Amino acid sequence: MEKYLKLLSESKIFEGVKEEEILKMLNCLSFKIRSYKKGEYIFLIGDKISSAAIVLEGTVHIQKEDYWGNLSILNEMSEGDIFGEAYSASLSGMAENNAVAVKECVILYLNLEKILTVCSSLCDHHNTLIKNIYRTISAKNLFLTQKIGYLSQRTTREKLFSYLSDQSVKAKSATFTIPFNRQQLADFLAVDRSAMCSELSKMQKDGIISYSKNTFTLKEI
Amino acid sequence: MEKYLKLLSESKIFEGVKEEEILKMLNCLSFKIRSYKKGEYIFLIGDKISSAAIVLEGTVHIQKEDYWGNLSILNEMSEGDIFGEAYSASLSGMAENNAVAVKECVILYLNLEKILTVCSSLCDHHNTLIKNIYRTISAKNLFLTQKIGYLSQRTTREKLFSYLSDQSVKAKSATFTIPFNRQQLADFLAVDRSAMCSELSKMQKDGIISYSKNTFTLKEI
DNA sequence: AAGAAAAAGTTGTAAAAACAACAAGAGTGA
DNA sequence: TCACTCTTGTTGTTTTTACAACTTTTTCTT
Repeated sequence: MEKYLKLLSESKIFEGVKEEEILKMLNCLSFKIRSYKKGEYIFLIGDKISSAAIVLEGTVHIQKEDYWGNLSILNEMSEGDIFGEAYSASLSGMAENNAVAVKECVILYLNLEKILTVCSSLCDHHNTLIKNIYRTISAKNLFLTQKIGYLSQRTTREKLFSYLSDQSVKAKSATFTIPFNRQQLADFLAVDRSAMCSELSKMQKDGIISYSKNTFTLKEI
Repeated sequence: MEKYLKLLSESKIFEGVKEEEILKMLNCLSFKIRSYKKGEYIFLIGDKISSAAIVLEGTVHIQKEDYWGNLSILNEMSEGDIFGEAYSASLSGMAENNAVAVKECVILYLNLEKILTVCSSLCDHHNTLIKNIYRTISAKNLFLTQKIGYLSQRTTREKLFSYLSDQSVKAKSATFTIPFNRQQLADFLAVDRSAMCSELSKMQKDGIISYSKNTFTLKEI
């Protein structure tokens, strides 16, 4: 427990709340902490979800496999991100995607409905928590909308370019590192890996970008 | 003002709050109501967004045009939906997409930060409001994730089929009506309209679906 | 350090999409 | 009702992608 308190205090959810306060708050909320091994499923499509999951450590992919086995990574959650919160608030309450630990993960489960019911000013920092959760979910919204922007591009080159441009802007540098390997990037952009690789080569040949491994540089045109 | 109170009481945001309470609450919050004509821009990329917008009447498209003029409808907001809330909570606070009224619209602006700061139990229904907002944003999240599921499909047929399947499930019927015309559906699914039309024809020929105008029926296989 | 395994890159081909240009139909207003 | 506009559907061509099969490079393991 103690070893996770530091993690919690560093997470976006508990930003601005001191460790001793977090402990008090957790006691007034339903919570559970569990760790997962690399590759392990956190939940599966159809699972009943009653609480939100917060990534304390590691990385989680929200993904879906279609009938023919094509994998789509719908979203990547990393430290401080909330996932599954939408299912717990939905009518059916059932997961519509799989959540998989892509590396060793530590997940905190919280009953958000309980959090949102402000408990007679029992904890001073309840408000902070609500604001933090709101910001996190909003940020996720923004991310999803951005991703839709990439996927809405017609060609692989346009998809790559819009994604890489955004990463460059986010890094405030023409050179930046992305958190995906080639297969993951292809899944994220919903294109074929080998086709994407060859498109990357072409873009490099055309002098639009240069790259090595996961580090890319956008060129002036 | 009075004419909007009924709208507000019917909105998802104020669900469970009586009209007289809403009036009280609005007084303790910053708010603004404005209407827009069909085709009018509600905000543009780069605009500074300080409050969340709630659709009281009409429909809004969140969209983006790329360098070459391709339009992408990233999201459709209808009555009760919140939009722009992510920008107001983000660092830059600037809109990253355009918001356009696709029909006559009435928009309520609320300062969400103010809402989330629970005001010394001044209004009893503040909690209800917070929960409603959370549910709305979560639902939006779910919608965005679903859309990413459609866009992640490789072929136009798969995109159409995954979208139509979901609509069928949502309508709890093999026959259902979609809220898009062909051009809007094509923009939504990020495909070429004419190519999509011909794919729809093929799917009908293949006996997978049948349709007339915006009403579709999924066939047993 | 060697061998195995995983990831990345390459190429050719068949399939699919974008694009363009046009035809047909539905809806609207004078 | 006629002309005009908007929407939908059709077809052929060009471009792009998926797919498959393979090579090269990198990373991991013992």
